[in-house]
Amino acid sequence: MPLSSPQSSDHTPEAAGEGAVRADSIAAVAQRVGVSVATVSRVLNGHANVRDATRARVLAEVEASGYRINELARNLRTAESRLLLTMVPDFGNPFYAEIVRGIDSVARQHGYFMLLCDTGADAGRERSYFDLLRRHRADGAICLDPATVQHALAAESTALPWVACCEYDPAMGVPYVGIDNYRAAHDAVRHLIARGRRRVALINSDEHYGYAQQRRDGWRDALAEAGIAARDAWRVNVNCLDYDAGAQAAAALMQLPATEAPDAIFAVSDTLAVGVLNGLRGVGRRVPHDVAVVGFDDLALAAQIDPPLTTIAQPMRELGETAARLLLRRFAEPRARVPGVLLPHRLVVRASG
Amino acid sequence: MPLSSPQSSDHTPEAAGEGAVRADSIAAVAQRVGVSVATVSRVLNGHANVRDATRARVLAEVEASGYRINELARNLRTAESRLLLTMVPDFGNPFYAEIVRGIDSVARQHGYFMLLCDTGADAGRERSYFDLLRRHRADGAICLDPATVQHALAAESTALPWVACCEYDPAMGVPYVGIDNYRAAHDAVRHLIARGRRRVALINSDEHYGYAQQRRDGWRDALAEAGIAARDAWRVNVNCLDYDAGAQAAAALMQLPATEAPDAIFAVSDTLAVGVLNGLRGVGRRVPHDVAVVGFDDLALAAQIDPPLTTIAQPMRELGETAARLLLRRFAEPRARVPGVLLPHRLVVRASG
DNA sequence: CTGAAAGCGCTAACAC
DNA sequence: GTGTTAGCGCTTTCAG
Repeated sequence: MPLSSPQSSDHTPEAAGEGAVRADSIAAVAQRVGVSVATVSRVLNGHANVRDATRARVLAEVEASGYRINELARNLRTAESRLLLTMVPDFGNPFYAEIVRGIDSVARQHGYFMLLCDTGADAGRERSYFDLLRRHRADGAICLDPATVQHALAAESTALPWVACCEYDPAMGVPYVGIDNYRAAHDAVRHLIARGRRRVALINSDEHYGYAQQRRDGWRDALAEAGIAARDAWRVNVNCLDYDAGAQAAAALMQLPATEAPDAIFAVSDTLAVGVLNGLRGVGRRVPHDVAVVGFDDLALAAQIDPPLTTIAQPMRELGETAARLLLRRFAEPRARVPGVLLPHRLVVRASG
Repeated sequence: MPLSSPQSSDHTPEAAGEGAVRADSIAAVAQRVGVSVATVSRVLNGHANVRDATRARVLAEVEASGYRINELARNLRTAESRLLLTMVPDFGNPFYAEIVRGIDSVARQHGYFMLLCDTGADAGRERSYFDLLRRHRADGAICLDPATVQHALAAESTALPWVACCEYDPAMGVPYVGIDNYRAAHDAVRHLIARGRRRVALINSDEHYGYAQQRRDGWRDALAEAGIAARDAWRVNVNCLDYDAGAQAAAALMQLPATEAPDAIFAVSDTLAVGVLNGLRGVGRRVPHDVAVVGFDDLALAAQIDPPLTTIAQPMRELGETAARLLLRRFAEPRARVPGVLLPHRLVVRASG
């Protein structure tokens, strides 16, 4: 028995020497078929001006040899990488994961792949990722990072092809897609008030995020419209959306004297809200009896926990898809007017509030 | 006022024409500095054999002009894409998300970026993604897909640089990292038995996954060792790890006649287990009083829900990191003996079981 | 319909 | 130390 023959005795070139021999080129294929590289290229790219018989011969050889085009060469030649850069603050968060899926699906539909980069919402890392555009490693970018870090990008390169998703600032002049965060927060708080709650706390994220500012305003105004002054003690900002942050914030809120302690908590993310439920449980408060809880996003998880979470649904998938389409459109018409797109949100009422 | 001057009056070439003018090349930089392209290239790549003064002049010009290397060209020349392909069945699952993070962090540390592809565990999509290696779009791949689909890859290309993560088959001859699923499941079930449970159900995923088979065996043997025959009625396979699947499976299990109905459920994923808790709640069973629940993975979520989930912890981050390192090592020494790495798991006991 | 040839922008011999 | 030059493998005029 020979030294090594892990493969079957199949004798096509593909099976024979994969990985061992130097990858063959379009030139080699052309030579074997007896045509020029131009013809092979035309066949490979589906150009019409090739005689059927010729095309068939080329295709047969490609099939037989298992030849695969070298996209490194194609990319240099065509000056495009066919990669879309997606910058997210934290793709561990299911919210972003779902958006990323939306992006990925339309990207792929259009022949692009996705370069996913987790920036940790850090401006430095964001900058260095963004540089991938200038280095021609990606044809365009979708940024989900905080508005404050987007401003830095906008300042230095409003001309590079990128779009903002979820986080945006219309004044930046960059195409964006998101929701009306002010209204959404307003709806959530008004709902709590309608249910008789008066002392509505807000667990908000870092206000580097534009959405955090908008939701804070929506919360404040909804309270004001009910004749309630939003107290500072009711507002806590966390710098991370994970469960523990929510749990701790809720526990802290419950330290307030009985007359001021919130009878409702609006958390700007379902992950936070899940933590809130846990934190409240920890200090012996019942939900919704003692305090109502409303989250944001409507993650799949929201319906599973006890009690099921009242929340503001965002069309996550569509947000991602729209962002990708916006970017693709920007490729097609670089100087078209850049639209800002706002997608609808929806209050989903469940047992928690 | 001129037609358009969105930028400040800063007059560096960068600010002046970004996106409008043709990107400048190494040749242009060389010409401006008055050296050859080779020298610029050497400086850019940190080669030692350049006089300090020359290096400084080049660097100054690069800085001033905002020149960025064209990696498309570099990649063609060096015949590497510096991209790592990561194929996951579902990155919406927090389990995979965390692993992907591990991969990403070591990849980046080594100058690689990550091409993330969600295969949906579909063999066809997997194949087409895998083809990215042959097209030189990625230098290597990490596969988290089911063992059955990995077999297809292994058959056609054991020589291509890829590694298996979480899912693996030592017989494939492909480097892998994972945990000992048999032991882990065995530990989980033994724990339930030690707590007095006798009728332990298993909610397992699709047995295309090697881990599903291994965990099923661990479950079966642990029961057998306690003198309990694993009944078919106690075992349900789901083809998706989301919450609802767990909820439905649990509800179905509880339809069994009282004498056979499980007094414990071992679910092979925390997401499933969260659903199980919800499903049990739906049919009025209390956890752990009526039925104990053990999950798998130890997602952050496991500690947050009510009751907190007993589960088998996997070192998710390390799994990803190790996979990436394995792949990187394979680049360095293509013909080195390929190790299979098993990382430790751990039973985390909480209130659910 | 097909072929010849000119690069895309970079790296790496190889000279000097 | 530095420059010259030959490609990497492909797409795309431009001829015919």
